[in-house]
Amino acid sequence: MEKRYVEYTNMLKEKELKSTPQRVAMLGILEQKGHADIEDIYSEIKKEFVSISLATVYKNINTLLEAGIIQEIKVPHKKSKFELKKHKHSHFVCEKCGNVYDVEQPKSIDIELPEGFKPKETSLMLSGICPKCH
Amino acid sequence: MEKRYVEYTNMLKEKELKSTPQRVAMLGILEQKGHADIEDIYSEIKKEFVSISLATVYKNINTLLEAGIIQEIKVPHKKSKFELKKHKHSHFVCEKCGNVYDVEQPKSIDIELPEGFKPKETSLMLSGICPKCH
DNA sequence: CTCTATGCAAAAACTTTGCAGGGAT
DNA sequence: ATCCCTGCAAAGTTTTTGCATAGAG
Repeated sequence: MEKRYVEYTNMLKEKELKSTPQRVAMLGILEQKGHADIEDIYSEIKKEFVSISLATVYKNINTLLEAGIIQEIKVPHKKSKFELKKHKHSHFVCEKCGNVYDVEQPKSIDIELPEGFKPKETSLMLSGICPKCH
Repeated sequence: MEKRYVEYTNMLKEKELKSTPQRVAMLGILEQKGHADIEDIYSEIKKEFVSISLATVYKNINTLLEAGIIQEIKVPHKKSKFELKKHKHSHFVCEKCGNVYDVEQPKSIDIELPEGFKPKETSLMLSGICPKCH
């Protein structure tokens, strides 16, 4: 049994979703990898559920997105990645290796918007070189 | 002849790309619309070039991206949009109507990164309600 | 027991590729 | 005249859908 099986089950139940082994495994993979695309998840989960369908992965990703349990990260020039939704944070994507890192939210952003724009969310994507690729 | 025909031709020539009517039209559409996805561009350009191929639109988008003449904007939950590359700016996407607006860059962002991260670019995406949808 | 989720297969949607003819330089 | 670009058709990739069965609550 997954270390965090109960936790994932509760996350799902809170949103009135059924806790299936496939969904729990997907959440486990996302937790462990941090950021993963569809292909990452599919190839990883097949190790445990040999006959899982790619359609199931897609359906569950969409279900989990709608439930707000996970979120999508759109990175320029690459495929979307997904991550567990957790405390608000920003992202740093490495130009060399393509890895995405979570970084702390900025303490403040000094920006002037035209009249009438009411921002609710800000999402900041930094790109550059990560420590490994130095 | 397009108002900015010469300008677009020069932009293309600087990158050693041929200035074709289709490319000029695509740049004109991007300038006029501000932000457009593949489908927007294709349906718009077909008014002028009835027999243009969708493949040509894709090829040119990729060519223009590689040349750095345009850039891609990845918006959560929707298809990628494209825009002419111009002075650095941020984006505001309206949760209601889905429109993307250009807004001024923040004057400053106060953020602390872990040791070893060297950011080169920052891209900020705001989301909320735009003036029209109020 | 009921109703949702899964797996499979097929379809739909999206994007790229190869090639022959046309057009820009 | 050369080489790039276009349009078309086909192939490749990604994502969604429909349906029968399995499994969660």
